[in-house]
This record gives sequence, C-alpha cells and structure tokens, in this order.
Amino acid sequence: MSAVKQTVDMTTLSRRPGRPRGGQLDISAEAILDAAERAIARQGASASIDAVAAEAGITKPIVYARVGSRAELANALADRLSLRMAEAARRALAGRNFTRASLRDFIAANLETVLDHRELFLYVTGGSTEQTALSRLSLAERSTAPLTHALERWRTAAGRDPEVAGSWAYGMVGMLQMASLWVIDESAPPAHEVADHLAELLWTGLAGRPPD
Amino acid sequence: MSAVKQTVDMTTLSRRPGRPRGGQLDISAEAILDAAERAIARQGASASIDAVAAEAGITKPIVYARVGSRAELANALADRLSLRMAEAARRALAGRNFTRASLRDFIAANLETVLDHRELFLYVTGGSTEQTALSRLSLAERSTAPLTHALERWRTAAGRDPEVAGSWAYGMVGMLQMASLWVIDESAPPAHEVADHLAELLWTGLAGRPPD
DNA sequence: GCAAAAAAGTTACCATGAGTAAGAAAAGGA
DNA sequence: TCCTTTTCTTACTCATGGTAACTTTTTTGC
Repeated sequence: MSAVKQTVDMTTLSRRPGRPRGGQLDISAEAILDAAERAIARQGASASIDAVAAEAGITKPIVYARVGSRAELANALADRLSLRMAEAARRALAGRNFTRASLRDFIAANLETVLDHRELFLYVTGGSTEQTALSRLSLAERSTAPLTHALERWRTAAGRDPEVAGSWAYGMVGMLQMASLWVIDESAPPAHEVADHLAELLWTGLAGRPPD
Repeated sequence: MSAVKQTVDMTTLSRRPGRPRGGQLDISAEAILDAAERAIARQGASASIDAVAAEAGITKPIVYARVGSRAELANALADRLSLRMAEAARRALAGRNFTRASLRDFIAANLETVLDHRELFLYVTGGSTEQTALSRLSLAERSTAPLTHALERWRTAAGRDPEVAGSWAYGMVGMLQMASLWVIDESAPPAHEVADHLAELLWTGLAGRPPD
C-alpha cells in the first residue's frame, strides 16, 4: 500500500470503496424505484437487481439497504402501478354514476394503464416460483381491498347480501389481470372492445337478456 | 427408436458414465412428467430440474433430451393439469343443462382440482419473469380455446352476438385462476362458497335482480 | 486535537440453478 | 477385431440473488 496520497482524481468515474464524502448518498428509496422503472422499461421484465442499481448509479447492496429484496422491490413497484391504475380509474369515473358504461370505462382505463407499463406489469405479476403465490396475491390485494369495500357498500345499499364482495373482488381483479395479459400479447382485439365485452359480462351476466 | 429397451437399472446406484447396458433407458417423457409431479408435490413449486431428474432416477440432460427446457416442462405439466380440470368439470356437468347451479359446480370442480394439486398449480402458473407472459398465456389458452367455442355456440344459439366469446373466456379463466390462488392461500372462504358467489356474479351480473 | 468507534459505501465473494460441453461405456457394423 | 455411433453421466459455464469483508469518511469521547 502506497504511503503517498494518490493525486489521481477518481472522483467522478470510480471512487475507491469507502464512505462517501459529505455524509450519506443522496439517493432515496423512491429514486431507486424510479431507476428500477427505467431499467425495466428499457431491458424488459427480466431486468436484474444489478441493472437497477446501475441505472440508479449505485451498487447492489444499496438497493438491498434502501428497498430490500427483489420480492420487496416488486412489491413496491406493484404499489406504484396499482396507484396509477386507481388514478386512471378515478379520472375515468369522476363524478359519474355506476352504470354499465362507467364499468366499461373503468375496465378500459385499467387495460390502457397496463398497456402503458407493459414490462412493469410483467415484472410485477411474474415473480419467480416459490414466493410468487403470496407476491401475486399481495399485488392483487392492493386492488381487491378497496374493491371489496366498495362492493360491500353497494350490495348493502341495494339491500342484498354483502358476503359475495370478497369473491367478486378477487374474481374481477383476476379477470382484469388475465385480460391485460391477453391485450399486452397483441393476440387480443383492441383494448376498448375487450373492455366493452367484459363490461357486458359483468353487468348483465351470462344469462342477461338483450337490452331491448 | 431402438428395439431393445430396459427398465431403469436401480441396482447399480452409481454407474460410471457411459451408454447403459441393454440399449436405451426405458424412460419416456411421460414417466419424467410423472416424476416431476411427485417431486413438485413433495418439494413444492420451487423444485429444480435436478430434483425432477433425481426423482425419475436419471440425470438432468435426459430431462432436456426427453422433455425440453424448464418452460417446456411447465408447459407439459400445464397440459396435464388443465386436462384434469376439464375432466373434473365434465364429471360435474355430465348431462346437465347449463344453469346457474351447473355453472357453480363447474367453478367448484375447478377450484377443488387446484386444491388437490396446490404445488403443481403454483409451479405451472408461476414461471420466472421473462417468458412467463407467454407461458401463463399459453396455459390459459388450454382453457380459453374450448371455452371460447362453447360460448360462441351458446351465444349464437341464443341469437346474440358471438364476438364477446374470446374476451369472456379469458376473463372467466383469469377469474378462476385468481380465485384458485386466493383459495389456495387459505385466506378465502371455503371453495364451495367462493364458487357460489362467482356463479352469481357470472350468471346474473352485477346488475342482476334478486331471484325473487 | 486526536484516536477509536461508527457509518456507509464498494468490491469480492458464495450459493443455487438453468443449460451445455466433454468424456466414458456399450452397441452395431465393417 | 476395431472403428463409429449411440446414449448416458460427469463436470462445467454462466447468470443472478444475496451477503461478507474491506475501505474510507465522519463522528464522538477523552
């Protein structure tokens, strides 16, 4: 080890290891999630943790320190995605009554949001084997929880049994996820058509009579 | 195809490498899939290819030669699982008309089948990131394809637009998959209740009127 | 003021698992 | 008999999630 201080300036490109000057790195968990979204959008759903770290300009252990394991990263990204979906749905429904048309627009808003975040959706819904079950379910729960409550209120107000709300919420979210996958894969009709079909199914049901 | 076959020689537990005595190993792709199911049932959805090979009494490259990559293995297992689900559904519906009660039993039969093959379902639906999209979709297609045709016939017979069949099939399969995940996770009500709720949703729809 | 402790990074590593290349023994044909 | 082909096993490579070890700066106690 040289006793003489190094005069070469390595500041910008590659510092030697050690605590950074000026205290803590100014990179928050949110900034890492931003970087993760960019990395996933560019490299696809198979982007690695290293790729995320590189995109954020840091290294892997920092990702673990700030965000956690890969599953927790996917979880945090799922939060963001479902927030965006809820926001899009809110915009689509703003101030309207709950009708078949608004149900169709709710579904369409969800499908469009997924189309806008193709790879992110695949990253978030496509965990890796073992803990995927809980992971996929916890993603779903971000949507089912509020939906369950809404359905419970709606059923109660209509004087009907609210017990069905949970099953309906999980069922509808599963329906939306599969439809998203289908639409993303480009083997499906345009999103707005799929939305219209599903709205018919959910609104009037299989046994529904023609709308006259 | 060799004329001479032998059963797996379990006597020599650790043979040196080389061509086995007596021609080709008598282990078919089907036998490997059987072993894969056993390994997955025992070790869970995270069972490795090595574990599958060990369960079959062979080694990894044979799995690749007979069945293919992990994705193809999952695909073949998905075939088996959807066959079993279709069979259970057929038994539940045998000779009955299409009513809300038979729809409920159809859903229940599917949920019960998944419950009977918990880890296999997770293995098959939980691919790993990248090609998961196509994988999950191709699993779904095993169910959606016949369902689409059935719905098309049904709608046509009822004098209604059959265009909705594709969307409805994907939607219903997605609904079933998510409900299965929920039921598997044991945070859901009993399967028969969930089946009844979903049947109500699908049969009469959100806007459905009380059954008097 | 200054040495020791704490903090906060990076590098280098480990473990696992998918997929493949290389090598060994038996079978078959000249 | 000997060379070629077949068909396996062993042994490897490579990618990736996750962690340990090490290095530098800051902070704190005396």
